[in-house]
Amino acid sequence: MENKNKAEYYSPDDEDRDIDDQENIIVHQRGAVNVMVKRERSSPEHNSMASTSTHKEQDDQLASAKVEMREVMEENQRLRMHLDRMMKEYRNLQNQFHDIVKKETDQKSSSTVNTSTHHDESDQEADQLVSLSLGRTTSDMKKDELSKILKKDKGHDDEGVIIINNNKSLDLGLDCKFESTPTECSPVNYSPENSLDDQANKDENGNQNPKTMRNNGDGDDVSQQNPTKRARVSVRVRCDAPTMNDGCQWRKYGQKIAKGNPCPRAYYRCTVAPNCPVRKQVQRCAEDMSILITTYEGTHNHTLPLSATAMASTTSAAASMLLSGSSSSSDPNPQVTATTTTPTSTTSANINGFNFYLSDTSKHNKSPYYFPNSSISTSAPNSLPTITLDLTSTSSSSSSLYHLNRMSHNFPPRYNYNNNNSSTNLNFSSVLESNSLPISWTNNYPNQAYNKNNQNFGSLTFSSRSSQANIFQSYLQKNNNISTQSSLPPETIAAATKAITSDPNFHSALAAALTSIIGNSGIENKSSHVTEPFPILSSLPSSSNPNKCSSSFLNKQTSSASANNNNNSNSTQQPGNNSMLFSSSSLPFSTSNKGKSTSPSDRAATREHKARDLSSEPYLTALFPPYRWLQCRLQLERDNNIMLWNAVIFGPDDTPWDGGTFKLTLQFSEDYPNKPPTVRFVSRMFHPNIYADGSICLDILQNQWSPIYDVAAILTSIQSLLCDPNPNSPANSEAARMFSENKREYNRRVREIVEQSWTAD
DNA sequence: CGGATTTGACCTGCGC
DNA sequence: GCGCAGGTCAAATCCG
Repeated sequence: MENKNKAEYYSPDDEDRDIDDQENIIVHQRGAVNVMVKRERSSPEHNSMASTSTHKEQDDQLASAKVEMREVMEENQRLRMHLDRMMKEYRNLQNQFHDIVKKETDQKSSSTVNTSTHHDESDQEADQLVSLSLGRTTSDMKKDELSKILKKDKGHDDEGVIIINNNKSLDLGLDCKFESTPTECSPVNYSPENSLDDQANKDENGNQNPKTMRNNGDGDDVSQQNPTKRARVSVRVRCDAPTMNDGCQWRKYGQKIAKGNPCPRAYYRCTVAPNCPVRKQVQRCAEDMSILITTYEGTHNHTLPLSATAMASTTSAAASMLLSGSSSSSDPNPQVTATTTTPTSTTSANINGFNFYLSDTSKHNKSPYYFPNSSISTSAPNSLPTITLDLTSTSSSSSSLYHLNRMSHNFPPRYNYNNNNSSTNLNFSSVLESNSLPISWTNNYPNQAYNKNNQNFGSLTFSSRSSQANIFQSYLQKNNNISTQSSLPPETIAAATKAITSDPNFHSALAAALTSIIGNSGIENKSSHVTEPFPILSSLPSSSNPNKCSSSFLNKQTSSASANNNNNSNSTQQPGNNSMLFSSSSLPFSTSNKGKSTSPSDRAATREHKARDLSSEPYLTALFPPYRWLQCRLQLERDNNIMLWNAVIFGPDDTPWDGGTFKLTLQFSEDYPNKPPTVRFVSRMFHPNIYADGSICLDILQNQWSPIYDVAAILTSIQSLLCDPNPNSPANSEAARMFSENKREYNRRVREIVEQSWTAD
């Protein structure tokens, strides 16, 4: 028998094509649905028996193929409907966003001088976005791109993006005036004007800037950014390596001995994109050679690798904060113009999980010993304003705890256990002294640092795949008082854990969370026992042991006791057939099987997965109560390993967030619990998502399985953006009231939404 | 051999 | 105008 198979692609939209006319293999690819239908070609040479048999088989296969095709088409139809619905939601969002922008613009234009009168409306819209540069951000985009996004219905971007529409401020300390141009508002960002109008190549008199001329008109050069509005972010870390791994690729282009420091200063430029304007300077601290000072300038004009987004977003946010202070005053000296609220001229903000403390360095020559520590400083009268993030932390534990507590204010009170129990107040500085640096930052060879075998949740090692994880790890180390490589004795951690878990509120919260996934029908009843002022409706894997839990406002931590975690896992991307309850193929946007055909048995398995009782699946669901809060802080400890966490992301119900559930799907490998579960962040919202409430654009890790800590870091970032630190704010009070009045109904409704959403996907 | 680094020369801005 | 310091360029060199 001659079997000559060849692949063809069939589109269900191609109505004229008859499946019966297709020869051999028909591969249908539509979204994530891959169907392979094989049909054997009959041969006239065959005898009748064989021919009959073959024909029978062919008929069977044909019938099977038709069934498959019909199912696929139905699924396509569902997907299409889903897409249409999302488009509709997006259009609503877009319209509301435009309304708000227009409203704001009208209001501001009446009271202030519009400095960008030459812009058209879409330009203004673009200008009014302040990005945190998590990946490529809106302000990094050229105007035409942004305009496209604002006007187009489609246009998904795979890059992780967080965009802050600054008209709500979001308690970020970002005080940019709405009428500001990007260079005023976020000067470190790529400025569209510069590339479009070449304005930066000219001085106030319109003369060419010789400096930029020397750069051969490189439109993206950092020197083209408005010099009066540029800013630098300096990061101080303890690091033995020549440079810290921040996730980006750099090329050294110079080295100098700077005055006052015997250590040479190295100059690097970003090489991720040819014209990226971002530079950094690396120099050891003269006073303490173990401290590495890295100063960043400019904003990437390209998409960033995930591993670089954390640092980029942090530095960009810090710079934005710094410059927003500058923009709020005519005084060019940021030391003076930084918004100060205390007699000591120190102010703070929470950006990307870090607290920035802006000190008037005219009064405080040395950075205050805060954690994370930052200060605005200028080394020369006319030099660029620089905000310093001091991650070396020489602080005393008391001051650290002070700021730890301050940071905790951004989280729901019930998770602020560090405030409530002194036994959790471990020696802060000792941890930081020895482990102040994320592991990969000390790696001389970032490209070699990535080792999947090291991606062990609960183990000590973070790969350099994500410096977001690194930063988060650092964040954890410094705020949760437990280092991933901590020298803390296990008994100390155990004591802290015990103290935490002895909190009855935590038990209630955890019970509710566990019930939501373990108990098939008990969610309403048990979650109603939650005594906290805010609801929590998260799901945790059933293997969790509620009697051995720890909790904090941090969703992940590791301990030295977990050092014996296995390191032989092959990949966090590989599903474990036995314990994985939702395969990646069960979701419509699967990437793992992209471009491949799946067997009928796979498809059957997929359908089976979809048909399962959702209440028993270990997916994490981010639920949206009708107010803007984000809670994602539970973690479980088992066998000395911190293993699991859950997350809740909140959004207002009365906005286009309505029904917008985030789903975080846990994927367990066979090596679980030794191997970390991976998480897929499934969002029903697609880029661009600019919400009418002016908060966030989110498309993170879409369709990707990710190590759990990546998502955790992102959630932390989101949380830092969304949380209203004031629990007494009207919105939160109202939400608390609603929840307390009818928890059961509330939970039932949210659960309904989630399951509907899941089914729809 | 190609890319990254080194390093001396050069440019620019600023204060005197 | 000169000197200084910061920053950049680009040829030479290194290295995998």
